[in-house]
Formats: sequence, C-alpha cells, structure tokens
Amino acid sequence: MKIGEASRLSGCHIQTIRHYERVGILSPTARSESGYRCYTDHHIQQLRFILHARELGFSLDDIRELLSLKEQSDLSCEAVDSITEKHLHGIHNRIRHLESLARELRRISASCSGGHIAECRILEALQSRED
Amino acid sequence: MKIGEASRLSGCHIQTIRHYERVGILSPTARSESGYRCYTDHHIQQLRFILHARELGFSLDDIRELLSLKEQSDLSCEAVDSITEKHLHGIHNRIRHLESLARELRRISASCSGGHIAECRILEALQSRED
DNA sequence: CATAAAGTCTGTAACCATTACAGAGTCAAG
DNA sequence: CTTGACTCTGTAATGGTTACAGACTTTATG
Repeated sequence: MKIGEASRLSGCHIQTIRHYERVGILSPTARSESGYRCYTDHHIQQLRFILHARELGFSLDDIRELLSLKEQSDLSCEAVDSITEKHLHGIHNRIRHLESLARELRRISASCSGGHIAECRILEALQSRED
Repeated sequence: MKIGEASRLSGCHIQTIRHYERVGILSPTARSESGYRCYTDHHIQQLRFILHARELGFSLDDIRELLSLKEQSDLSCEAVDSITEKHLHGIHNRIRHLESLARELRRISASCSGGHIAECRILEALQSRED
C-alpha cells in the first residue's frame, strides 16, 4: 500500500511517517517503479506501536530501542522494563517540577491585590529572587 | 559593562543574552567603538527578571509582554494577572496530562511479570490501543 | 485521449529556547 | 610582541512535528 493508506490505517500523518523512516525508527520500505514507498502490514504495526508509545510520551530514541527489542522474542523483558521505569521516573520528575512551579506561581499571584503596575507584587516577585 | 560581566551579574549565559537581544526581549544596548555591547544596570534588572520568569516557565512571548507592561506603571495589574493565570492554567493542564500518562504507564508496567520478550505485556500494550 | 485532480516525491524551513562552534577581531598583562 | 581572555557575527544543532514549494505519477472525469 502507498503512504496515504498507511497514514489512514496507522493514524500517523504522512510527513511524520516519512520522518520516522528518515530518522531510522520505521523500517525502510520497498519502492514502486515510480519511486513511491510501499508499505506492508508490518509497517502499519510498527506505526501503531510508535504512535501509541509517543502518546505515552516515550522519546523516539526509546521507541527505536523498544522496537528493536520487540524483534528479539527470546530476550528477557528486563530492558523493556528498564526503559519503561526510566520513562515513568522522568515523568514523575517533571510532575514534581511543575507542581513546585505551580505552588510558587499561586503564591506570587495571590499576593497581587489588583492595583496598578507600579505596585504590582507579581512583577516585583518576578524581579527579585528570594529562594 | 561588557557582556561577560552582565552574564556574571545576571546569571544568564552570554549566548542567551545575545539571543534575548536578537529576539527583541532585551532592550538593545549601546556599542563601544570596537562594537562591544555595553550593558547598564537596567539591562541587568531586565535579565534577572527574564531569568526568574523563565525559571517559572513563562514563555519568551509572555516575558516580552510582561516587560512591556512593567514599563507602564500607571496601567492596571489586570493584564499581568491574566498572563500569570493563563500560565498557571497551562501548567495544571500539563500536570494532569502527565499524571494520566503515569497512571497508564504504571498499569502497563505492572502487567509485566518478567518473562521473555515474546510474552511481554508492556510491548503488547504499546502495540494495541484499548481506549 | 486529454485534462484535471489527487497523490507522492525530495529538500528545506518553521516552531521554541538554548547552546555550541568557527573564524575573526579586540583588549589587557607579561 | 605575544599570549590569553574576551567579544563579535553567522550558522547549526537539539527534539518532534508540520508546512511549503516545485516536480513527478497516478487516477478519475469529460
């Protein structure tokens, strides 16, 4: 099948599919006489895998690794677990960071009583560091 | 003062300072005879403001706006509040999104019992969509 | 059969914010 | 005078995706 149908079946945009191929995430395809890419069901499976993993926030590097592990069916799950755990850990770190930002922003925002810029506590707080 | 000292006093990297000037966040500086940028205390204040706002996750566009508001001391705080609230809102959205990712990842990860790739539930879950 | 429309190709650049590098020029101290 | 530290400009890399231009191919319609 050609890229348009691959896009419809996988849910990935056409440009994105070509991008995945270019960066070596998606297996290269055969080409028709006129140079069109020819996709197989295996490619569609890969694309769906990539899409889902991206939705879960895995990096393309992680996904490249996961796809490669996926091919070696007699290996242990260990490496897969490790990538997943590391990713989960990263997400927790980002959550903690965002929560601390939110706390500080709420604190700063609450200090503003709605007067003029000249007395604005928000701008003041952004100006001076107090940590 | 020259850019090196401005960098030390503000905490911003030299390249970053030049970048802020280029994108119109930092006021342009005077130049010495030999073309060196000459920074004033006002620039240092701006840089500290930018640095702090960046640490709180404001975009450069937001910061450009905040700095511009900061100059108009008789304006109401309203616009400043609005930018801050919008930013806080965005942070909350990101937290919620990350939390939902983390939930799904934990669920997927817990289903893996540590066997071989062939039976790996993590890869299976990444392959098939079930939402 | 001719033409129009839709699809595909490649290469390049945009987004955001920052950092890094190369090659040239400037300034101060030894 | 030379060495080293500093600065300048322009360009490109990062990550992931999307958009565009210009050329080509295929399909559908008149």
